[in-house]
Amino acid sequence: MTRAEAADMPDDAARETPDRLRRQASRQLSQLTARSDRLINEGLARVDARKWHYAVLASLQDCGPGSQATLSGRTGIYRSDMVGVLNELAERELVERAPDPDDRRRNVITISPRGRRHLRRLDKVLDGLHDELLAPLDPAERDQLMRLLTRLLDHHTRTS
Amino acid sequence: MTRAEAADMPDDAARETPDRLRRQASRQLSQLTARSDRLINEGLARVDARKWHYAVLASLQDCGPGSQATLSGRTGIYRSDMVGVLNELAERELVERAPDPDDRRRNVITISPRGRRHLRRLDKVLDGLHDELLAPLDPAERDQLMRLLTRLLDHHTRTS
DNA sequence: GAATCAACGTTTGTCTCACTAACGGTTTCG
DNA sequence: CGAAACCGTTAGTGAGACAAACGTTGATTC
Repeated sequence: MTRAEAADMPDDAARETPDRLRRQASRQLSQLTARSDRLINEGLARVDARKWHYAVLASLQDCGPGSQATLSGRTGIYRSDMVGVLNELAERELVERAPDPDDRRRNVITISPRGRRHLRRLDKVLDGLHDELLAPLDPAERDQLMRLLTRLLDHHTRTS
Repeated sequence: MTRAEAADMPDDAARETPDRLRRQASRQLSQLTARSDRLINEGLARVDARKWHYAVLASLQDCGPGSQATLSGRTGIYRSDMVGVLNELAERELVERAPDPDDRRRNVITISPRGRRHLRRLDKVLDGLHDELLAPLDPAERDQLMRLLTRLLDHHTRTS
């Protein structure tokens, strides 16, 4: 499109995001995830937490104690980054990090009673935040969305 | 869950991502977007491009030339980051950046013939990549997904 | 039983993305 | 004319995803 052709375009068309971009699945995903991440991060920050905290605590509660490598596998956090997350959780006394007597390479991470209380709180906070995130969708649609996302994610983790 | 309770858990349960995490919409979104971004970035890198290049070129092609601020609005790229993107595009001679005679604060960005050719190529590449991204879904499901994502995104951009 | 190899936790560093703050130059408005 | 708003640009922040390498420790193999 030349300058001259563009001249008789309505001002709106010149300022809005073109359809070509709005039709890209990858773009919609990125943008929505950016919003979602911000919403979740801000919500969790209000209770002095971050989303990795929740992932680790939930994994400990549901699957029991484990080494840092195990937790890394369960949560998807890289083992390089797990160090910092566990430092934060240990500072707040939500988990305990103790050397494994059976394998001195490992640490055994255990959730503390305080960690369990915190997890219950985070569960409530996250429920509220997800309700905000998915506000425009009714329950059936939320389910549908989760199904589609999960299928895509599973496909790409198997095919990794 | 105490250490003792966890002891009689099957090894699988101790290693897999717990349901509690897999049910989080925000988490599925993040993870899928990470995969998607990597897929797209790698695919575009093979033709010496990045996704912002596509966004800018497509916006120029579909809505005509504009200032950097206009492009920023159309593409969602921050004006701080737009500078670098336009430098890369100008280096490759895909766009032209000229001072606006009517308003000396502005630059007018125009797509070049070469940019138009490049855009056509990127369109094909991106079509292929999206096909890979959405491989497990049939056309109706892809449509359904886009509809849901768009509704959520629209809601959160209006309510911003 | 010594040598090799793998796993673990840790440190360091890279790259991208979204976003803020501040600057000098320019236009617009009161 | 002066203040406010806008433009492009620079610099920097914080998070997320990831790679490389190191010392320690365990398992395997000759």
